[in-house]
Amino acid sequence: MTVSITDVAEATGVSASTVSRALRGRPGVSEGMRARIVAAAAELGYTASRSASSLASGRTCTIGVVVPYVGRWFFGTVLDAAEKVFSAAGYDVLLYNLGSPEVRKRFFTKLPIRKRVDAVLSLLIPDPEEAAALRSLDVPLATTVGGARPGFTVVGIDDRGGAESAVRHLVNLGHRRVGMISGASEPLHWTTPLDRRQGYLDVLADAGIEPDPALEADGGYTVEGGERAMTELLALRHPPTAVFAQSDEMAMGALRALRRHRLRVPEDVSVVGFDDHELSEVVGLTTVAQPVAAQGREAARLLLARLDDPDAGPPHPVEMPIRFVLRETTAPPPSRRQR
Amino acid sequence: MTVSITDVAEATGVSASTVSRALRGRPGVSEGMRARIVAAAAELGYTASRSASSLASGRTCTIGVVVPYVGRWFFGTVLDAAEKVFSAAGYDVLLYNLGSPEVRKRFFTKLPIRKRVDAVLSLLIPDPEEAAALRSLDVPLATTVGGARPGFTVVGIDDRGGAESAVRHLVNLGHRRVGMISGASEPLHWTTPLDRRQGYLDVLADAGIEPDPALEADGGYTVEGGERAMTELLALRHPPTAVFAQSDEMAMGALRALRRHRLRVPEDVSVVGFDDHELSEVVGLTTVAQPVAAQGREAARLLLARLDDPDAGPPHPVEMPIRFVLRETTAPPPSRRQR
DNA sequence: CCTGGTTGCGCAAGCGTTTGCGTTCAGATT
DNA sequence: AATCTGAACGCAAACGCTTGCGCAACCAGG
Repeated sequence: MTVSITDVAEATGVSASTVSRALRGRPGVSEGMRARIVAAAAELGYTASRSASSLASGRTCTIGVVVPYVGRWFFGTVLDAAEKVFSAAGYDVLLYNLGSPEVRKRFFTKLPIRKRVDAVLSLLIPDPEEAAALRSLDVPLATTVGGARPGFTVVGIDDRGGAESAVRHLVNLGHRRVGMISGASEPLHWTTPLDRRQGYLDVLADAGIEPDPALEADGGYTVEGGERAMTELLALRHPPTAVFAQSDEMAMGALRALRRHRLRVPEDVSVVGFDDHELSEVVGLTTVAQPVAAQGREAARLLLARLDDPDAGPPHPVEMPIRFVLRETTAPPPSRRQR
Repeated sequence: MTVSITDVAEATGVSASTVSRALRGRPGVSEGMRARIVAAAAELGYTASRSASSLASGRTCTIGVVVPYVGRWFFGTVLDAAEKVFSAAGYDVLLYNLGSPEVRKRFFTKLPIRKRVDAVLSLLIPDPEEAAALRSLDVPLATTVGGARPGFTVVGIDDRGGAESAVRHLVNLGHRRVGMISGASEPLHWTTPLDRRQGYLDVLADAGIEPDPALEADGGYTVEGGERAMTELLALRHPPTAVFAQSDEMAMGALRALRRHRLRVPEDVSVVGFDDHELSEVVGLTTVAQPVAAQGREAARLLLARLDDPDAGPPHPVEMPIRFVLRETTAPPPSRRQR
């Protein structure tokens, strides 16, 4: 059937132990013998069975990555970058796509990942209970988004500062009524929307602008949600002259709503997003860029480092740089232009 | 340490065999005993070791998915949909991201996937050699893109027909000089660009328009590539009045180039894409929609079906429906409007 | 009461590696 | 020449589960 380690052992005239040691570069094998074994293995097309080897060694050479939604640009990009680091280091990636609440719940209660991985990279923020479940796996953990969790290596960005620079830009242009399209706020453990909102409020306070709750609309981090939220804002008696969308996807939805309402951007309304989605440049969206792929790479690297040195605890949170990107969806408010 | 099958066996006062049978719903266990075992397992938080069970049984309960680039919308979406089907059926997904040629080559020569998966879903088109490597794994295979391959379950779309409807739309509007931004053509085994090109040529021939090779530019399936390609086309003595981009990403790049050149869409130049990217609606791109997630789901389902019934060979290629989507980037050519 | 067929469960032999320990043997040390 | 020392390799015991087979105990039919 398939070729096993004893086949190559017989082909070389040595024991299976020696083959194992030779192929994995362990000491205790002479160079000559190692070469012969490697050659024989290649000739026979031998690949060690991962099941057997991980059963015997206790290591799985596999890393679990759990994500809320692979199809979304942000997660796809992080996953892409992280996978490259993992596979380059000889690890396989086991993907868990936890879109719906039911799937997510089932995952954390049944923990099918148990005994299957050497480490876990979570692209979703586990709530305290879920975090405890993951910790019970007793493997290094990391996450690239949102709040810190005990036991987790976390790499992220300064969400608050990013939001501040976005909103400050609008305020500096002269806008006084600046709306916000926020991300879903229900999962309380997910701090990104909160941090970005805080940045928004900070700048308003700083500029002496009274925050108006009516100017905040929820866009749920989707294009459609952003469109709905913008539509809500436009229906106000005093609609905003500028909006800060907490994600580029929502900003694009907002642009769409504005076009539908025959409003020009940025002449009538300014829009600024957050993330620097790959297509933001295409639509000329002013935004706050965060290094998405780099975060995935970094998180993966830190996880691998902890795997190499098991004594090392989770390092301090790593903060990646962000950058305000001025494009074409922001301008002074209409009132200011008329003067 | 971690709880093993013998622990729950002892806790229940039965043998490990019975525990195994009970937990996996196999016959030979009384209902009462099964209930007790299930309860004990839950209490102890027992999860069977996948390594051990797959070593013993030969089944891995894992499906390998190989993709060229997770971050790209199309693949991310297909992967997302497929993963949901697999995990619902109790399979784990092992992800292989084969972006660069080196990684890809290493993957197919070393085949780290060997002995690790029960089936493979390939979102990239393997060349004949790679296909042979995959077949040597001796597991069911499927692919969602491009040409048929012996041994593969394939689900796809009518690329040629889709391209025809896109180009026909342009011709019907009165365009005579219609350019094409094509996908990378180097990998010859990747038939999508060829098929879409053929559709383009078909319609031109049908309309009695002499195809002009200068009107074809390569955009490599990326936004930047599309922008470059459009720029090339605009540099021609007689630039096209309309372009058919073989993907929405490239179409968006084209839109960007046109904006840079201060050309209006669709007044000066019409653009039509292919795929119906999630953001195409946002930019109002006229395109040909294909059911991306549905293709992933369908391929996953067919693969699972073959897993249940190993005798069944690969089914006939499945063709999913496509749909022309008229939006706002197409209009009659300028010359025609002036009259 | 004896047979023949079920049903429910335990035994033990794998599945293909890894790895601690033991053995052999060549060369260096007294 | 006797002893010591590594280096190179083999032995065999895990690792935790699956599964064919065997063996009681039970039930129904003759």
